[in-house]
Amino acid sequence: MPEEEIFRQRKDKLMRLRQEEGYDPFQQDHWDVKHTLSYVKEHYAFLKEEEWSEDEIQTAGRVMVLRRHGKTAFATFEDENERLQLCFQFDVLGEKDYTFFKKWVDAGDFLGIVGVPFRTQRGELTLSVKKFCLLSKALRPMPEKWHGLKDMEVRYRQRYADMIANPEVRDTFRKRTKIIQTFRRVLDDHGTLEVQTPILSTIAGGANARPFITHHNTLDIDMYLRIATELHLKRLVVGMLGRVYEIGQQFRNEGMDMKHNPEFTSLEVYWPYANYKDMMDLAEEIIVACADELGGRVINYQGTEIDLTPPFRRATMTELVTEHAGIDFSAITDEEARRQAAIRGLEVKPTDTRFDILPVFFEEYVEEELIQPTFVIGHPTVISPLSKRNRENPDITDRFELFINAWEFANAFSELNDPIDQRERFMDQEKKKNEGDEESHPFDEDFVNALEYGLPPTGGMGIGIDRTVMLLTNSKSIRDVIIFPTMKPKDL
RNA sequence: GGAUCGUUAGCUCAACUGGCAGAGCACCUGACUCUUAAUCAGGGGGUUACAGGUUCGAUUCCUGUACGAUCCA
Repeated sequence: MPEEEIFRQRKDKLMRLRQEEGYDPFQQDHWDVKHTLSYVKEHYAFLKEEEWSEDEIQTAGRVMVLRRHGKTAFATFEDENERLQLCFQFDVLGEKDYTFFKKWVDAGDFLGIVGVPFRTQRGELTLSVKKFCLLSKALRPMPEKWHGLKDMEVRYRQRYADMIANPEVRDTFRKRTKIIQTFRRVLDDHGTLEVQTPILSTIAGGANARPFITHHNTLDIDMYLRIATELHLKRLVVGMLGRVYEIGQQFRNEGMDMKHNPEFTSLEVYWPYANYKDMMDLAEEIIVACADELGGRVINYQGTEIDLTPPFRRATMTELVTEHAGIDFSAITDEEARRQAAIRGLEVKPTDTRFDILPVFFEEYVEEELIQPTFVIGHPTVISPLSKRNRENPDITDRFELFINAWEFANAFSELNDPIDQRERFMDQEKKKNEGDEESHPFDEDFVNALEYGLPPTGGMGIGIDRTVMLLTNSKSIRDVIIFPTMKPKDL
């Protein structure tokens, strides 16, 4: 049947319901839900076959499946958390109500229910319906009851249908919220203030990425959606707000795949008087808290066992490249580094130093090996424009990236607070921009100005929330943990 | 951006080598007072993603487009 026809049939039925019964399901506006279905499942589990309770339960939910047998009918009934069977009987409801039910209630409809718990001959806990109220009608058919909704495109585009058909999807998003709540709890316990900085701004800084551009009509200027919260949050530390964090969406105008959505969610946190090592402890604390919340530190992600028990391994980028690529960058000249890269077919410019090439080797040979949690430290200064230099070796920075399952989970450093150095690094980035690097960091004069007022020594960190949720909910694609993922419009 | 695969009824899927486009669920009508993928009887439902091409004939073969999935950059 073409969808339009089935839809028209349901609309006709609605009209007849209004005319013949004088009842409009869309005018119902309140129902006292005194008990959830979970409550009933929990409190009446003791009932034996054919045993009846005397209690009256008042609840509400959606009819998922109807099984009618003349003067008795069973419904699979579902609320947000649980499924329970309903039993409608002629003898219990009386002729008028039973006929109304039989004639007008369809799968997909919302019902308010007053009923008595009992267990059927076949052993299923059931509510015998004494009264019901048709609270709302479904005009479109429910997705197939047995196979459900599998088409990924429909599931992402019409998440509501996905959630009706696949209740476990609701679990994933509840876990997502639980993870974010856990992030907040740990940060709040450490006296960190949650703040909101602009999503819309005139400079998109704090990371190396292409921004989305939009336009402000009144001011007649182009504006950008933020790619990070870093520079705003550090301004707040200059302003002596103390420990601050922000959890929110970032926007990067880049490719989309299993791990990247143009809009994603991250945490950024900044602590004055702290360094990147303090951020390591915090990262471990947050991740372990989330794992504990969701049921354990040893997890299985798509068949790979990952142990999130701290402390996580700590290793320098140089060590890891030696380990996995067999080349020791601590004892190598720029020329030799370029030669080694060329041998392996890695793309390098003649001006690249060993510090430019080390991260290329890291990406090529090491990243994919970092399955168990690993803090990578010792990033070259040239790829860390906002990070403080290491005191002993100014060519590297006091920074770490945390890798789990070969994904970059967190990025943190002792923040660069030397305004003179910061200005020079921005100028370096400008130079890269002029050489055609579209992801180079824009020069943010006001940020340098803020640093000139004095930023205390500060530890800062960003953690990818979507990836954390993917890992802890065993989700294969970022689209499974973003409730309405970005989709290309389908021209109709 | 490249490669591969996919798109058939509302949903899940068939249709051999190019020969009348099918099933289950859902929907409509009827029967049925303990079913649970209820059952039984009957009925309606299709521009085979879109646009071209080859052919007597295209869901099937070819080209392009759109959207998606997977892998790679």
